[in-house]
Amino acid sequence: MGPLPHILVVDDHVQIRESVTRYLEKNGMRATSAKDAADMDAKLAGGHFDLVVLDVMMPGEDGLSVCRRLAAAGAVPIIMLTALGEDADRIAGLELGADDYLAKPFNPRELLARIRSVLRRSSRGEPLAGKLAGRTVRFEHLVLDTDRQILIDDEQGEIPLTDSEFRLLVVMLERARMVLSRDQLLDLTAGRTAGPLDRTIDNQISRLRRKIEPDVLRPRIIRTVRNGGYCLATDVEEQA
Amino acid sequence: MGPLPHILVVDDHVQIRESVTRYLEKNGMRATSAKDAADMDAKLAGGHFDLVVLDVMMPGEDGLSVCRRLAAAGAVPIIMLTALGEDADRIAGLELGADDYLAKPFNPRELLARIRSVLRRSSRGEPLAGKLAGRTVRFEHLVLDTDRQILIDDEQGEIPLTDSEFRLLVVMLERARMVLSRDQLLDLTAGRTAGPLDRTIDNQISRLRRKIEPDVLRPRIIRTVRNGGYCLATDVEEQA
DNA sequence: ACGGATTTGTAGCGGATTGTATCAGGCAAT
DNA sequence: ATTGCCTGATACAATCCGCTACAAATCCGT
Repeated sequence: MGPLPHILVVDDHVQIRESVTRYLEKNGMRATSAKDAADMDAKLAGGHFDLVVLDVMMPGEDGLSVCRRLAAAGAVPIIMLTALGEDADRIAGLELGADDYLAKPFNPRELLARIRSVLRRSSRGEPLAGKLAGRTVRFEHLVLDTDRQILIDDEQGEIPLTDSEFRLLVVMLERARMVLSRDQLLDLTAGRTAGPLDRTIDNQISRLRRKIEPDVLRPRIIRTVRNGGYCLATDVEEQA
Repeated sequence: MGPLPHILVVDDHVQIRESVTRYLEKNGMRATSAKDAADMDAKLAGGHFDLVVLDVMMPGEDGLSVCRRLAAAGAVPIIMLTALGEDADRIAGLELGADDYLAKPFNPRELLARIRSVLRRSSRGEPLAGKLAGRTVRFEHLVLDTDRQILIDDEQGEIPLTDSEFRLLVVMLERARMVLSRDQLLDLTAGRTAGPLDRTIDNQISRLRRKIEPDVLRPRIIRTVRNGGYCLATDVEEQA
């Protein structure tokens, strides 16, 4: 987990903000607070956060609306704070993409446990995710230079990658040996959802293979999983 | 998206098991139930599951203990069902590695929402060849390269495997000397349940045998167990 | 802003794979 | 021996995927 996880607490009550941030900081986390949606946006824009704790009841933009926005962007996990017993809110929140909720008034220790639980989930799901930025990795006979967005072949020289080829390759390298559906790949590379006749990913895989597979007719780096998607079947190691 | 997500519901009450499984199935999931910890272990061993819904209060092995075991293995996400208001249980469950909990009595719609939420986080793809991912194993006169999805015959050269042949072989190698029913094999390879006239597995076994049996008329690697299924009857050892 | 070049998405053909139907052979029980 | 079921094998149809070709979109320098 590198440095301390950074939590953003969004609530309009000063008391709650302060007590929560203090409690989190006492328990090995970094905490920042925001008093409303606008404040939250400013803080999010200005730094990296691992999780947002979001109050449903807020003046200005509603918590559910904020939740929908954040979940759509998909960049950060969310825990919602709801009024006690408001089933409707809770279900709505989860369906909108919140990762968890907690009823107010809540036990701080339980909030901590839930934060840890969500963090554990999201880091488990993405083993190397995002960490490829600025690094150089080697796999098979190739070295990927993420800064220059090119591949370096041991034998031949540099192989330039187009934008989408690069994104696709990075996404797969970060999830080596995982089977990724076309939907997931399209979501991760382009941020959109696939229509029923969408062959976009097939096409990009085909183009990428031409550049990285020694024998395109029998691909072994990017393997096709029928009815499943694609899988990068090789080890990926860091390069000095 | 591959096949439907498969949920295992563990609870000692018949009513709850049945109503929950029925509700999940009506909402686009596959559900199986187990009545206690031992039953659960059997089901887990015999098929593939994407998530376990686990009651805390159970006769026999306690839910928290089961939760610790499963979380340590780390193979499958867990949602715990706790008695209402039992803060201690909830916190303990989360700290033991559960991915979420729900207080009983619960709203089925909320359970569904939580299941979807957990799956969204954790189902970011599964390893292709299970525990064999990236390994190379030897059995009889053959070596299986799981990365390249090919067999290497000591005498002849490489034997390419189709996707389903490969999945079937991997599943059987991982469970060498165990008798596997057609249902289990279909579940483990394709993630679906067999209809009454389903001869899919027979067919695939037949195809696989043609590629691996020295004498197809007298198969000795994959043995047929009449009224039982099939069994890979040979030792499997790791290859450098 | 314009025009050309590169990149990216869409459509469609053809090969490969896989599930279903069907028939034939074999084992077991009567 | 006969009957009934279970399994092996073949044939075929449906589906999936790779590839090419083309159209739309984007980029970039002037």
